[in-house]
Amino acid sequence: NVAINDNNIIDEGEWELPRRCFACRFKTLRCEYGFSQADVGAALGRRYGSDFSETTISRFEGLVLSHSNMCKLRPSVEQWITDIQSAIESGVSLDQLRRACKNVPPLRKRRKRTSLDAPQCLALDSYFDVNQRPDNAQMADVTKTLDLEFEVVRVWFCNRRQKTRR
DNA sequence: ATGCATGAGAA
DNA sequence: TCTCATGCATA
Repeated sequence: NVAINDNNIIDEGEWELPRRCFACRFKTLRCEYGFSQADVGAALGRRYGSDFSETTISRFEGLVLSHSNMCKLRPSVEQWITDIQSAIESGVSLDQLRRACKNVPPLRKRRKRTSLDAPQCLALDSYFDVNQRPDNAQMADVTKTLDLEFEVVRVWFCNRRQKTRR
């Protein structure tokens, strides 16, 4: 119960340390209590509004999210910790707490994941080093050179930029 | 844990 | 059309 509820100030300038501290403490507690990332994600939905996948909780712990996204999620995560701790204090068993009733969300139709081979990745990365936002003509060029679909190349650059911004 | 993908909303 | 939050699929 240590410093989990301290008031780390998350504002411009030095949010890197605070959010790292919180995320690390959260992960430690989650593991100590024996919850999986998916458990927490589902719990957030059942109790505080919107639920999340294992992916998002993983990224929260790993700080692989934007600053604003971290700030937005943090309150729910804090609340989850508080609730778990008070439940434990009032004698509820961990096993009982872990019981999840995840409601299966509707499947979005997804296009199959393209897996880029090593040469293609290298080529894309080196291109990115030179130009982070190629225009249509330039992307069409890359598309031909690497024998990929235009959409795959377009999305690749979007994701690559997003990664850079985190 | 992370790569490729979706979709709503900003520009 | 791009960004942003988010996740299924995969390594």
